[in-house]
Order: sequence, then C-alpha cells, then structure tokens
Amino acid sequence: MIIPLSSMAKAKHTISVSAEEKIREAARRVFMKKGYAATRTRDIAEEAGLNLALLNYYFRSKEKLFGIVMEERMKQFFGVITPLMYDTTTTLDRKIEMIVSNYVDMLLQNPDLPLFILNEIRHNSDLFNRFQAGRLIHGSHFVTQLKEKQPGIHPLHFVVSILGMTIFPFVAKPVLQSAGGINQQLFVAMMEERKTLVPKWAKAMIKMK
Amino acid sequence: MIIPLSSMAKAKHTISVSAEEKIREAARRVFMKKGYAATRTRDIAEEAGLNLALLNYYFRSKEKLFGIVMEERMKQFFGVITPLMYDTTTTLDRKIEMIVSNYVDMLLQNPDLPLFILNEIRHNSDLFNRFQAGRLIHGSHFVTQLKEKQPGIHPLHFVVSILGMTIFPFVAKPVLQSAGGINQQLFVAMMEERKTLVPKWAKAMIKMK
DNA sequence: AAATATTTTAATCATTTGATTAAAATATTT
DNA sequence: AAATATTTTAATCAAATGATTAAAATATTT
Repeated sequence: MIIPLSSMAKAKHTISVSAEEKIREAARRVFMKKGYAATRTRDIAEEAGLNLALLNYYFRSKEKLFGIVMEERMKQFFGVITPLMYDTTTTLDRKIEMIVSNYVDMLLQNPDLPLFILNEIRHNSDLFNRFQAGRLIHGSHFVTQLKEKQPGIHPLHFVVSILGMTIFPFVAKPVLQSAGGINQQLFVAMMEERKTLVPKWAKAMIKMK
Repeated sequence: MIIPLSSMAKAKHTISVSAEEKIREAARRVFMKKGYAATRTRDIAEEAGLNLALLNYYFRSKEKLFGIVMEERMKQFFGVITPLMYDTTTTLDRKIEMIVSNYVDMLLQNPDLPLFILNEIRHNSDLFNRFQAGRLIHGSHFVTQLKEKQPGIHPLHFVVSILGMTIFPFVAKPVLQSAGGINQQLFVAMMEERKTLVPKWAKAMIKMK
C-alpha cells in the first residue's frame, strides 16, 4: 500500500478535481470557519463529499492537513505585504497606498483570514516560526524609508498603525455589525472608503512634528 | 441533592477561596489561553486542583461555565470604552486620550483578551448579542462629537481607526515578536509610547481637511 | 452528640473523535 | 484479457471527553 501524502504524480486525466484536492479545499473552508480545535475530521470529509478514511489516506493526519492549509493561508496573508516591504523602487507614499488597497481587496474576499491566522499562531507560535517570514519587517526597505522621515519614532509604530487601521475592522467585524449597526453593504462601502482614508491619515502621521 | 449553579448563599466562613470560585478562576485562565473548543473540562479541574465532578456540580456544564467566564471578560473588554462613549462632560480630545490610555493599561495586564473575545464572538455571535451592548457605538455622545468635527466622514471610521491602532498591536503580538524582532520589554515600552502617539495622530486625523 | 444537609471524590457511562484495516471498486500496465 | 496497482469504502478501534452516580467526607443544624 502506497501512501501518497499529497506528493504522488497524478496520472489522472479527469476533468473534475481530484479527491485529494477536494479534501484540501474542504479543509480550508472548515478550518477557516471553525478553527483547528473545533474542526472534526468528519466535518471536512462531509464538506468534501468523500469518505473520512481518504483524509488519512492522503494526508496522514488532521494535524498534517492543517499544516498544509495553514501554510497556504499564511502565504496569502503575508504575501500582500512582503513584496512591497522589500521593494526599493517605490516611494513610501505609494507603498502605503498599495499596502492598504491590496489588503482591503484581499480581505473583502477573505474576511475570516486575519482572525484565523492570528488566533492559530497564538495557540501554536511554531506555525509562524516554521514559516519563512522570520525577518519580515525588521531590515526591510519600508522600515528604512520610515526611519528616514521620522528618526525619532520607532518605525514599527507606523507599520502597526497602518496595519491596525486596515486589518482591525475585519477582526472586529462581528462586533461592528452588532454594536455599530453596520450591515454587510455598508461595511463593504466603508472598507472601500478606507482605501483612500487610511493612506491619507498615515501620510499625515508620518509627516507630523 | 441541591444543585447550586453558582447562586447558593454561602454560609462559609473560610478564609480561603471557595471551590466554586477556584473553578471559575481556573476556567478563566484556561479558556482565555486555549479558547473554548480546545479547552477540556479536565484541564480546568486540574488547574483548579479539584475534582472534575465539582465543575458539573457547581456549573452544570462546560458551556454554562464558559458563558459565565465570557460575560465577565466582555464586561472587562467593553467596560473600558462604554462609559467614555456616553460621557457628555468630557471633550472629544480628552476622551480619545482616556480611551487609548485605559485600553493600553488594561491590555498590558490582559494581552490575550482581545483575541479571545473577538475569536469567540466570531464562532458564536450570540455570545455578543446576548450581551447588553446592542447599541454600544451607534447613538453615543462620542459619535455625536465626531460627527460635529467631520460631518463628511462616517464617525465609525475614526472609532475603528483609534481602536485599531490601540488594540491591534496586542492581537498581532506573536507576529510582531517573531517578524518584528520585538521582545517583551520593548513591546511594553512601545505600548506606553502609543498612549501619547495614538491620541496625537487621532486628533490630527479628525482635524484634517 | 445525633441527625441532617452540603461538599467532594472515585468510578463509570455514553459519545465523540482521530485513525486504522481489510476488502471492494476502479484504474493502469502487461 | 489478465495481472497489477491505485483509490475508495464500510466497519471498527482505542483514546479522549463531557457528564453522571453513588458513596464518602465534611460541615451545619437540631
């Protein structure tokens, strides 16, 4: 009995998605919605419309499958900011605009992503350490640019503020909708507005005495 | 057999904490650290140094015990901002200073609180709806004050930005420490700095054309 | 002190859950 | 087409988990 563990060469010519892929996609949806601990492997099998044993046949264990999903999602979450952080051909102002705009666009499509990522990392910080992004912020060109404009303030203050203003609304979305009386349509409209508001504010902050 | 469910009158004169209270405190620590789904009732009993059956004797079920802990923690989390939101005797600028300062102080003592609250609410939004804070933001004096200064911008934009800049660093703490090279001591120092930075930035944002 | 009520414990239940197995079904190679 | 390899399934296992029970221990009242 050969165990594929998601790496066997597929000689399949089927048009439809492979069972392995169906499981990975189902796992992504269920893990993202419920988190690792609250997810049952049976939930994933059911979501994929396949037998439970296939999950272990292709991925060995719940934990290994989760690791694969988690790595994909971390790439998506940090992929928005990483290339821009190290870009040396773009002005600081333009970078800020792009970071905010790219994040809002991506998060409108994946509103559960930040809370999922940040919560799972908190419960297992190895997940993040195993990820490449060891020196994501520290030593980036973005940080250098910030330090030039405001040598007196730690550049991370600005990074945290920009990301906070951009990402936090999605983290707090359920509360905003209940306590703030914001429906889905208004939420989307406000996030679109923030694409121009947040960069404007951020630039002003960086120029401040 | 009488079932107390945390409401029996205590005729006890013992100096030490009651078993019921020990369990509630242990539950708070374990639930906050691991979240509802990952918490085993046995973890709580062990943390409290008491027999597992006592948990069900005093609180009927894991879910009921969690509900009690959750309500306490939501009061703490939203209690920082609620009174200030409705205060009509304080200037907008002063309110902003106090919101940020009070939150930073509280979160330095309870760094896991935001992620715990926001994540559990996401997985069971009834938890928040059952909570009183139905109209926490909408209709508050704080919102009125914001609307006066900037009629063109939805006041929630400012609320979200101020809370984002204040709370987000705690939500992203594990990532900041790994990717930003921030140790605990520097983190605390930076949060202290933000007590003056964030209000200064927020005021500038609100005054902007 | 005896009787009664309350608190705590050890043992046990019934389900749930991640994982395995052996066989059946399907595809691929010879 | 036969032989072989791969994929899928139903049945099952062992461990974990929330909860209960009956009895023991302790406190309170009479």
